[in-house]
Amino acid sequence: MRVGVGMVDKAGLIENQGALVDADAQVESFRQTRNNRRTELVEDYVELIADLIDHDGEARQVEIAQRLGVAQPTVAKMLKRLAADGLIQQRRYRGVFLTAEGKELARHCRERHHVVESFLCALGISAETARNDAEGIEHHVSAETLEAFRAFVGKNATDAGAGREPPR
Amino acid sequence: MRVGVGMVDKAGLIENQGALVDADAQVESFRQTRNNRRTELVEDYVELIADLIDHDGEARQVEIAQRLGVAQPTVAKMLKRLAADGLIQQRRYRGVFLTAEGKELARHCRERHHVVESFLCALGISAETARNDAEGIEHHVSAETLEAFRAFVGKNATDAGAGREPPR
DNA sequence: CCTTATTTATAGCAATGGCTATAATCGCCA
DNA sequence: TGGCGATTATAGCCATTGCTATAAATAAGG
Ligand SMILES: [Mn+2]
Ligand SMILES: [Mn+2]
Ligand SMILES: [Mn+2]
Ligand SMILES: [Mn+2]
Repeated sequence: MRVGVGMVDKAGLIENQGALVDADAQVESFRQTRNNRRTELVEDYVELIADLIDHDGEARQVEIAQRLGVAQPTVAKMLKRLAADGLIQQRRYRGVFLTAEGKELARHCRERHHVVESFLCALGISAETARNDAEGIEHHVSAETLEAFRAFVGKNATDAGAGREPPR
Repeated sequence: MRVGVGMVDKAGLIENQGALVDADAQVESFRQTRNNRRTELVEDYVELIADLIDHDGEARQVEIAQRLGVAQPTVAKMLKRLAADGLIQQRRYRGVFLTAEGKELARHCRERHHVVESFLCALGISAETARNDAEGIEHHVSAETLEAFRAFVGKNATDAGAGREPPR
């Protein structure tokens, strides 16, 4: 909030009659979006690993690759990065395990993902579309928006949503 | 919808007691999200160019770079790609112009962006957060979800949203 | 124990999206 | 009509995220 709309530029003309958004505000939106983009893959990996461990007792590269729809070396490379970032631990030929930090990130992402998907369902969107769109949308939902989604799901107890967690 | 939940795997054990989503469905979600990621930058550029042309009569690299918060050579490279893709026309040292295809994409993106932002505002989210989150969310909103958002905004005429287009 | 199928690791390539530093070009004003 | 400031182009670097092809390691059955 520094420059504001309707200022006088260096040529002495009034700007923004056409209602262009404030430049500083816009740059902040784009920056936030670029930031989210940088972390979304990591979030999906960690969430998926947690799901696989909960379900199968282990998370193997081949299974991760199959679920993501990418090749195994792609997964191998990313797992190295996750390990370097302290989110997972790799035991060679024995699967992948989450560190405490990884578990915490997974918990957070899974919860957020679930709220977003439930929210879309509560809006009346089909289960399939809700599933597909939530996979992308989740990474761009701020804390404030997440709370609004949660409140909406709570109010509209129609709730055709996929319930992974109990309603607590 | 091919394999389904609760199948018997090669070891003869019942899978998916933990309610893991169907693998084919999940891979489709991830694929759609990766696809959206590949096009979102292009969408933001084209939308921004349209806004600048409407507002200033021209779209220059320096202005695009400033609004996106990136360096000018980054913009120069992307504009080459947009030109190669037939979305814009570059007149050297005279700014960027949209082709018919570019105009159509810009119209679509701008409309979708506006619906998403208005929707978030209608949910009671602050204008600033709505602006920031919409910038990322818009690219992952399918046609079905967009219609649901539009319907919700229509119903809740509270509408504290930023109105670029007339309500038609 | 040894072989073999499965799994993982590695090498090398390409596209995308950033950056800095610097050169080239243009428009405009003195 | 120069010349100068602003704009654009280009070169070269890096990180990320994907791929294929191939090598190496492991677990497990015979
Ligand atoms: Mn997720
Ligand atoms: Mn996701
Ligand atoms: Mn946009
Ligand atoms: Mn955007």
